[in-house]
Amino acid sequence: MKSMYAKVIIDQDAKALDRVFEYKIPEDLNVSVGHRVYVPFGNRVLQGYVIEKSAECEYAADKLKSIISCIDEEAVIKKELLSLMHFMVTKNHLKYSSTLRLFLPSDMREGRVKELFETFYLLGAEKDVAEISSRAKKQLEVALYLKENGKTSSAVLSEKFGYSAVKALYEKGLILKEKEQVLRAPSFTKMTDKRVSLNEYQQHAISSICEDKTYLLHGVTGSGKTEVYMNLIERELSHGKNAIMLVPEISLTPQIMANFKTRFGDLVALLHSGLSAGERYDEWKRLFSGQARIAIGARSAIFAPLENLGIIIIDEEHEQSYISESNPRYDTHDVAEFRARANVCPLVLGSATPSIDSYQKAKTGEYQLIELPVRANGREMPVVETIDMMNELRAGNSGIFSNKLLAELVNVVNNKKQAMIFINRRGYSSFMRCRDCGYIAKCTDCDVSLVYHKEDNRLKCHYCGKQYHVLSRCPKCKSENIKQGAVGTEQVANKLKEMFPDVKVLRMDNDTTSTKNAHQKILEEFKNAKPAILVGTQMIAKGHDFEDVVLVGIVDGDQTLYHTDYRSSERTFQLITQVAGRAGRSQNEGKVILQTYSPKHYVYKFASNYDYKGFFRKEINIRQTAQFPPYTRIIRILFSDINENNVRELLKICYTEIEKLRARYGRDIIYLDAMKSPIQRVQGKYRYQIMMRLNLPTADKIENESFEIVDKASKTSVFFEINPQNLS
DNA sequence: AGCACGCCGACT
DNA sequence: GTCGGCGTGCTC
Repeated sequence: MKSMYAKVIIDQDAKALDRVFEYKIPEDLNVSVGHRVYVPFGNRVLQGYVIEKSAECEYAADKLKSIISCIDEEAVIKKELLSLMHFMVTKNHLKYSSTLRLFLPSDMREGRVKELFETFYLLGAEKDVAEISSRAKKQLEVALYLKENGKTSSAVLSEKFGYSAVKALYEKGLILKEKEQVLRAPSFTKMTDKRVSLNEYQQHAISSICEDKTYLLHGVTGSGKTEVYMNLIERELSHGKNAIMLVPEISLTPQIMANFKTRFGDLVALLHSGLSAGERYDEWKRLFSGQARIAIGARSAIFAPLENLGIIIIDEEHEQSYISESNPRYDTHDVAEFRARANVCPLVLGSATPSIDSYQKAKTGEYQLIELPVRANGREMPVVETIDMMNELRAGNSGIFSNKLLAELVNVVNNKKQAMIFINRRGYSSFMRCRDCGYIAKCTDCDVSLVYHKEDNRLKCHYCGKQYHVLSRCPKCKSENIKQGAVGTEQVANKLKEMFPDVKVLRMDNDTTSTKNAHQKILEEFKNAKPAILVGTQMIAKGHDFEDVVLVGIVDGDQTLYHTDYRSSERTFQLITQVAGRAGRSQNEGKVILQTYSPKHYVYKFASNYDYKGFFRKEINIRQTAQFPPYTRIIRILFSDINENNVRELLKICYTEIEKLRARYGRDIIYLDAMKSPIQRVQGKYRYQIMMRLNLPTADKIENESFEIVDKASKTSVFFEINPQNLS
């Protein structure tokens, strides 16, 4: 018999080991592609994944060792996911091993699988009930209970009747014991499934979404996208297919999960960060075995071990959290696209404020655009009133709140209603603004705001690294009242408590929600207090429906706007639209007060009119003239090492090589430079980077060539980021 | 990652 | 003489 060989990826996180190693397959071992195996490696035994089997081997046959054994009965990585691995590794320049890990729950690695067994009791033959002694009242109760409810876990029985009664029954042989593996599926309170009738737009969306392509579902806030998703999933299930639905972590509220659980019951597996490792493993297993057929979860749920997918849905597709920024860096859109095509099924991207990228693809025909232009409940969007904070300043109000917002707050309090105050305080990088004329310090080359760096008291551009002196005088109006400004949630909440001592003022941000159920508790508390004011960051922007919220205040709308990023306008628009959508959810009229120092900025004009299309047209023009994505591609190559000289050396070598590409590609390389990373040291590692901006037609080629250069030069791993979200 | 091999300094 | 420092290279 001819011997078989296996190509194996070793499960070790080192660049030097991240390649294929070949092994002989022992004749008596039933190994298939996707199996996890133990292999001899050097003088130890390591875990690996079989990614290919063949009759030939490339390495010297006499030097090959044999696979020791399989770790699991079955091949745990299905063929489709293996091809996805290849796709991701080449597209995003990732390591095989870390990519494979995305496909398995962490509990499964290193033999850490701990399955949970529980003891169950069930009734023996019927006649036995009669044999219970008439004195044993408790035992009879147990028997009757079992007759009524069938098999019951030991824990439940003991709780109800006491363990001794149960034990006595068992010892008399009147009931039977059974050990069964239980899956720790997170429990949910069932709700009544209210099926609502669909409007014509929703119906049209459902019937249109049926082909093997990508659909962009653009529906205004409250247009009933979730109902569309549920119907689509239901339809695919009835065709015997499975489904994946992704939602941003932040909107994985118990409500949404309960909604799906209620409609689809145990066919749903939920994957989110709130699960323990054990629960996660169990949900994974239910999907793997086919017990569950719908995977719902945050980003990583896109790797759900489901075959035969009938639909993939990404809700709130514009959310940043779909782009992984650590370890294996990838964009969920790409992964979803790959899986949808591999399964020949539709991919639905849903949003009220689609990313500029996606909408552009819809415009050019790459995606099919489907619109839900009206709210499902027929209500209008709340009115947005823009307040010019410069005017407030001139009128002598230098506080956080405009007079208008204060007046509205008083109104809310008097009427015993609720208000939300939104503050955008992402990151600590702050920009410089003239308090007198509103001037913002920007990079002369890149048209993004400069970031103030305290360490060296300089202003820096995060795109080109250019440095500027800190301004002491506004270049536009010569005022000396120019400083970097940022208001925090804590500050605002304290101010409000001071002003409204009798009103419940709650704060929700990263600091107040660090403990496990804090999030839920704050929302619960808010829900039950009237009047009440909730102050918060992004967290309060989505998903929550509070009937009595009649006022939304956006305290400093500019903070994202000048967030030193070519996408900052886009983000600001998205955020304002979402926050505004929190007001006036029910019978109550809603109102939104938007405070800004730059009221003439186009973002506010379009956002306050809920004019997505107008905003898109303006924004896409700017991207084109300023040569930013989607018209170009930005690549950031990040080098980091404990030893600063090593990184600098490596950076220099790579940079000189990459620079040579200019000779061949000329102006297709719009921008190229090497610099210190804006945040120079993270966890003791020095960070340096190469930034490049490329014209699209040759971007793939240049990217690959750069990757090869870097790969050859470096023995430690280097991160490649495409159109990075944040440049710290 | 881990482990062996190997070529230079100060030590029972 | 030899113990041990960690640079370099290899693992199918």
